[in-house]
This record gives sequence, structure tokens and C-alpha cells, in this order.
Amino acid sequence: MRRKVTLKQIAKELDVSISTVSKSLRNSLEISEDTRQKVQAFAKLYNYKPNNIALSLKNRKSKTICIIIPEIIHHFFATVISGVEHIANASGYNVIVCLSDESFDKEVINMEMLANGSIDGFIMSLSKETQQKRDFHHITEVINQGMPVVMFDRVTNDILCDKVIIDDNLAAFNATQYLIDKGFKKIGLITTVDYVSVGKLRTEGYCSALASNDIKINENLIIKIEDTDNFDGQIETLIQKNELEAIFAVNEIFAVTAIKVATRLGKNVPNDISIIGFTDGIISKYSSPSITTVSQNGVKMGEKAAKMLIDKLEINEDEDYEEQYKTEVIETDLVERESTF
Amino acid sequence: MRRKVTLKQIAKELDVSISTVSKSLRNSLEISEDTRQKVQAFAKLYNYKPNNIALSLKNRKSKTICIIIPEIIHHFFATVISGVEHIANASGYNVIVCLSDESFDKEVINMEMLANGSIDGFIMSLSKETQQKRDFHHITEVINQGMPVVMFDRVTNDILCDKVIIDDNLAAFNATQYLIDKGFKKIGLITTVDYVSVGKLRTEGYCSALASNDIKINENLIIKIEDTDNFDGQIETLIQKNELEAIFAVNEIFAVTAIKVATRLGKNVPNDISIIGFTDGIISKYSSPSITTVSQNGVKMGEKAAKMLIDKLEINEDEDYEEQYKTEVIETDLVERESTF
DNA sequence: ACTAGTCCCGAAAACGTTTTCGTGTTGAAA
DNA sequence: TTTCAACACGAAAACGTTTTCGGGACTAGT
Repeated sequence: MRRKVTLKQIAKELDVSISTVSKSLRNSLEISEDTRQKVQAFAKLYNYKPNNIALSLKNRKSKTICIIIPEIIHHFFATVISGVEHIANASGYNVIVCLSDESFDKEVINMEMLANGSIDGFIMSLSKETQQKRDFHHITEVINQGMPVVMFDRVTNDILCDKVIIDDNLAAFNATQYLIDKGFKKIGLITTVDYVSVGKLRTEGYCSALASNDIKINENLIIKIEDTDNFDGQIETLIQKNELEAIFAVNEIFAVTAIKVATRLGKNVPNDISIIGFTDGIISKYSSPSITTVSQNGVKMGEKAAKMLIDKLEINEDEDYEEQYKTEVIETDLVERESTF
Repeated sequence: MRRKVTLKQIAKELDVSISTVSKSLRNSLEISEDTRQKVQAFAKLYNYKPNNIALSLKNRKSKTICIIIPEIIHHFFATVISGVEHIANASGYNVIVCLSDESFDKEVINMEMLANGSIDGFIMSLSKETQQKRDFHHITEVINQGMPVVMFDRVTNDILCDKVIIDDNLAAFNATQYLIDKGFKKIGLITTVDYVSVGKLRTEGYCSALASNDIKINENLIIKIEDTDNFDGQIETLIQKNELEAIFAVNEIFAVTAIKVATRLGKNVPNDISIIGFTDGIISKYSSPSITTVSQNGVKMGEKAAKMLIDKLEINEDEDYEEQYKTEVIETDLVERESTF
């Protein structure tokens, strides 16, 4: 168990100064061919690798970025991480993953803990609690310190920074329009409570699609789910009380549950009722019937977010420049599968 | 955009030495009540937080651990990360996530990159390629440098270190036995190629269950899938050529695909054929019919692995102790759902 | 008045780098 | 012989901490 070798040790062994060793390894012209080779050979022999922490301290940058997400077990977020990872690695950055567990406090703690030199920038999606409280002081604080932040998916207008989103409103509009085009008029909506930003936008998209087709919005056909644990009952009532021809669900879980409930009630999907979901995850793919859904390309979002963050980090190198924030919209697709007629 | 404030700056402002500031903030008794309060007030005002990198350098530990997994989009690995995160955070550690993408080279690069001070220890699950090559030099190297490594799920006997696994063999045995107890004799197996350690063990468990019930092992009932992209055909042949009463699949994807293929072939699951899977992920839960499966508690594995790693890190504090490696076996459960009769 | 002890505080080293600047040696040109 | 580059290297500062050690100032006890 030999410890890692340092410049100092090499210097001592070879009876030269630390600077000479450092310069030799970086192929400085100041050093004679002779000593340079000697040092390099020795370093190779002992498998010298510079200490990252020391470099970070010296360079005042850690080459590490942090991604904060509400939950990792959501397939969508996992794909975003995957995208971030690839771009980051390709640029020599490491990725620290933090889970807020939808908790405001954990989000704050994580950010404060890491904002002191450990990382160069944040990529984040807001926790539900944060969205509800509308308290973003921890984020503005970090930004004020000059640390770049890129928000994705669950974002807020209250913060000025780079953002990567999908057009949730438009995507929901298109999904609803798709159902309308099939000739359906009685279309149910299973959505989240309004403080979840993306849920609200998708609800709006659904409504405007109906409106622009002169279909009256019937509040009875809309259920907003708060508790994600137990909502079978709500869906059951929705289906039973109304003669729905189709349902638009704002996420996979809602969609697959709707299918299960409908099937249990003796309705065939898609023959009796069509169902569209949101998020193209494994559930949609492997469900029976597989689910027609709005695909939000998580990998692409992650890649874009990472690119934006790293760009900002490398530009910051140079002197100050004009601060400019962009919001990138990632296109969505409607993936047609078996759950729609 | 004010930059972060340092001890030096505070010292200058207050016209005291850096040491005095440091000691004051750490409530040292060496410092008079007076100056201590003055410094603390000033620090609070300017929101001073010590620089993590400097601390890491000084303490020669980064309070960061790295988890290397083959793929993050696998629900099981996501749950493991979740478990690791929770324990790590509770002990003041951060978690760097690295994806090997099942590639040997990426695994090596990641480890070498981080083993130079950036992190204090590794938690990892081997990539397929590494398991195939049986080349573990990067891991032994890291261990030789005195950095603790905990392997989980996909482990190898060639490396001496702490490990967290499930008893894949036993779990597969039990699953198969469960089917046998239902009265089935013609039981198919959908497994992976042998170099995937867990796949091999599960295959062995299946075989020994049959053997101990005096059922002859029929190679025709066993398919080993290499390419994870396109195996519907293989499963179709398996089901068509043999009059299977049940199938044991070594992962979720295989199980759900088997259900789909069987259904397509006009067979009802579970009435005509029972199917058991492995890994209790979202697919098993939301599939129709939902899948009876072996639950390997990923969260618990992650927690255990993190605990073992951190224990070792904190013990290392004290002088050298007797090196001792343990292998923890996490119990599995059979979750009974609709895909078995 | 001298010593001993207490109380506060600062200097400096250490962690491992990189880089600027200074300096001693050599050889050649004047 | 003197002067000046060119060359090869080392000292030291810097990044931001923590901690050891030493010492000055004051108080109290003989």
C-alpha cells in the first residue's frame, strides 16, 4: 500500500527542486533535455499523477458540476443525468448528483454545501416544495456569487439564468389535438396540482386545444392529483361518471394507471377509450397496450444543459463579458403506440 | 456579483491575523470573547463559508465518494444510487456518479481520473466488458493506493474488497421452486450470456432447483440472450417450440417481453403460462398483468454499500488496523403479482 | 523587584500544485 | 580580460485552510 507520490518526493529522490520536476513534466523549455527525461522516466515509473485537489485550489476551479434533481428513480431524470454525464465527461468535467427528494430544505443544504469551491456550476430542476414556496433565495445567492446555473424542465420565471425546457403547453396542445383529430370530443384530463409548473402548462395546453376546436371545457372531466400514492379511486370515478372517449394524462404513471383502471372496468384500450401519456419512459414502452405518449427527450435536455453550463464556464475564463441568458426549447414528439385508436 | 469572502479578507478588514480569524470562527478558547464575537459577527455579515477545496487539500480527504455503474437508466441502479446518496449525505459526503456505459475503457478512465485526491473511495458495479475481459488492474491499483472500494451486484472473486450482493443463486432457486410448487414441470429460462456474473448465478439457481426436484434439465428450454436489442424472435421460438407451463426470466425486460410475446401468440398469462421475473422495478409493477418477481432491494444495497465504505473511511482515520473484508448478502423477496397462477 | 503563570494573539508550516522571477554558470563576442 | 546572452535551475508566492508553537503583555505571588 504505497501512498501516492508527489512532486516533492520526486524532487527529493532526484535531488532537484520541485519547480524543476513540475516544469519537466509539463515539458517546459527551461529544462534541459537531460533532466527532463530523467524526471519523466522516474515519474512514469512511480506512476505519478497530479493531485486534483491541489490543482483545483490553485486554478480556483474544480472541473466538477452538480446536478440537482427531485428524484432519481424517475426515468426522465435518469435520462437527463445520462445526457449531462456524457457531455461533461467529454469536456473533462465530473458530475456530482444531488437528490432533493422534492424537499426545499435538502435543495438548499445541497447548494450551500457545494457552492464553496467544490463545484463550478449547477444544473437543476426544482423540487415540488420549492415551486410551492416560491422561495429561490438559495439560487439567487449562488448566482450572485458568480456561479452559473442552468435550470431544466421544472423552471421558474423568478430567476434569471439559462434554461432548458420543452414547450409543455404546445406539446399538450398537440397531444390533445391528436385526440380531437381522431374524432373524440369527450376527452378527460389527468393532471397534477397547479403549483407543479409543468403540470400547469400541460393543463393549459389541453384547455386551449379544446377551446380552439370549440369544445367546451368541462371541469368534471379534469382531475388534479396531489397525492401520488393513491389515486386509483379518483381515476375510477372519472371514467365511470363520464362517458369518456379519450384521456390525456400528464405523465406515465397516470397514463398506465388509467389503462389499468379502464381495463378493470371492462373497457378495452384503445377500442373503447384512447389514452395518451406524457414522457416516453420504460413504462410507456413496455405497458400492455404500449402507450402513445409525448416524448420529451431527456438525454437531449441533459446534453443541452451541460453544454450551456460548460460554455458559460469556459467563457468566464476570459475577462467579463456581457451577461446573456438563453432559454432553449427542446422539441417533443408524439410517439404513436397501441393505447390510441 | 461579489466573490466569496476568505479568511484573509476578513483578517485584513478587522486588522487581525488569519489565525485569529480561523480560531475565532472555530470557537477556540485561545481567543478573547471580544474579538471572537467581532469576527463571528463580521463573518456572518459577509456570509463566510470555508472553502471546501482548501479543506480537502489540508485534510487530505474530500468527503466525496464515487459510484460507478454501467447504466443509470436501469431502474435498479437508480435505486442503488438513491440509497447511497441518502447514507452519504447523512454522513456529510457528496456523491459523484460515473457511468461506464458497460465499457471497460470508460471504467478505467473514470477511476484513474478520480483516484488522485478527488474522492475518498469507490462504490462500483462492474461493466459487462470488464466482466468479459476479466481485467481488474485498475481496481487493484486503486486499492493498493489505500483507497477503499466496495463492489455491489456485479462483483468478482478476483478482487479482495468489501462487497454487497444478493444471493442470486438462491433467489433464482427459490423463484424456480415456487413455480415447481405450483405443479409446473416444463419451465423455460430466459437468461443472459454467462460472463454476466449475476446472469450465470441465476442460471445455476434455476438448474439446481430443477435438479433437486428430479426434473431433467432441458437445454432447449434455456435461451441465453446476448444482444439486448432484438430478442423477441428468440423468445417466440422458445414458447412456440415447447409447450411451456412457466418461464423464469432473469430480468424485468426479459419478463415483460415474454408476456408480450406470449400474449401475441394467443396465450393468456397467467392462465396458460406463468412468468416470473427478476428485479422489482417499475416495469414489473405497472405491466399488465403485473409481474411476479424477485425483489432485490436496490435502496438497501446502496445504503449498505455506502455504510461499509464510510465505515472504512472513518476507521482509516486511526492508525492502521487489521484489514478485513466482508461480503454482505442482502435478502431478496418474491413479490407475488398477477403473472403467476 | 523578580518570577511564574495566564491570557491573547501572530508567524509559520503544511497540504500539492504552477508560475514568475531571480541567479549562477557557461560560452562567445568585444 | 571583460561583457553579455543564453541556458538551466531554484526560491518563493499563490490558492485557502488549520494548527502548532512562540512570545508579548499583564497579573499575582514572593
